[in-house]
Amino acid sequence: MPELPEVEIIKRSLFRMINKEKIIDVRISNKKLRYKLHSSFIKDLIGEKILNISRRSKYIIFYFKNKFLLIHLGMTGKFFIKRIKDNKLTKTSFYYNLNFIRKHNHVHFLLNNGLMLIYNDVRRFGFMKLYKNSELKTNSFIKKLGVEPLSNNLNINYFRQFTIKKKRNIKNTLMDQTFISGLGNIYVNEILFMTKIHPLTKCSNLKNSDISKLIFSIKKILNFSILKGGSSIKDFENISGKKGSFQQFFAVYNKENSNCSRISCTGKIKKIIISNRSSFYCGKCQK
DNA sequence: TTCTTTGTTCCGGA
DNA sequence: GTCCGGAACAAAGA
Repeated sequence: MPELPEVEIIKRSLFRMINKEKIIDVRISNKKLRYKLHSSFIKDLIGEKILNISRRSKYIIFYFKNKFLLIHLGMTGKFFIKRIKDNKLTKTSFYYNLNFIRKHNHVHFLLNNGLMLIYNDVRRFGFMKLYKNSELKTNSFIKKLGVEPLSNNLNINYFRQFTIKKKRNIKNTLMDQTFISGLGNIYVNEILFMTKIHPLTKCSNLKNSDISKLIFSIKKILNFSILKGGSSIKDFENISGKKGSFQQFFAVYNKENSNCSRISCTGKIKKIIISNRSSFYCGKCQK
């Protein structure tokens, strides 16, 4: 499940390997992703040069001269890059190499540096959509996103303002993409453990010191995970097929009945369901 | 067969 | 009207 750190790792690899390359050909094995690929998807991309690649929340954006490609990996979306073995960058060699491809590869991009970018998605909850550049600021997906958690826009004033009158619990609030964009279930569980805040705590009951701790933990945990190459639970791999290692550092996620990892605490990790999502917390030190 | 997973949307209750 | 949480949905594998 790619969350923000995983998407950041993928974006950095893509930038390093294919930024400034031109798309020579596109082949679609299955156009039915979360949204069906537009019938002109191939035609619209052939000949376009990738001018930049960026990340916003859990979206990856490819920029072209007059358009941009918005990508969300959903639950199981991932990218692979394969080097085309022979040096003939013809459509024939492109298709020939497709024979090596594994199940659930849906979209293939042949680039003029001899690399093939492959989008693979088992569950097909991810999507790709092309838009004109004039839509960059008005795009319906981008427009509703809250602040980037690693930016200075996430600060005490913003946090306090958004939560001060909220009766909803802090777990759901942190998962709300219109508040902070890019926090998913795994990281929110870890963030709440680090701050010793119970997931069902009402936002309006948070003290200023709690808010400071939350902001600190959000940045700390995301940055640390990026440093470790993201978390590989289920089947996350970066585009070279390498696994991240942040999952080794999970304190609570999927740790039901484990002892609390705080040396001074004798509590056990509990599991409850909040809004249909598994939540893990220490029954003793998260009040 | 049923359960699990995430992000989003829809709906009903407060 | 607004806020909030629960249910449903997408697809595939265990």
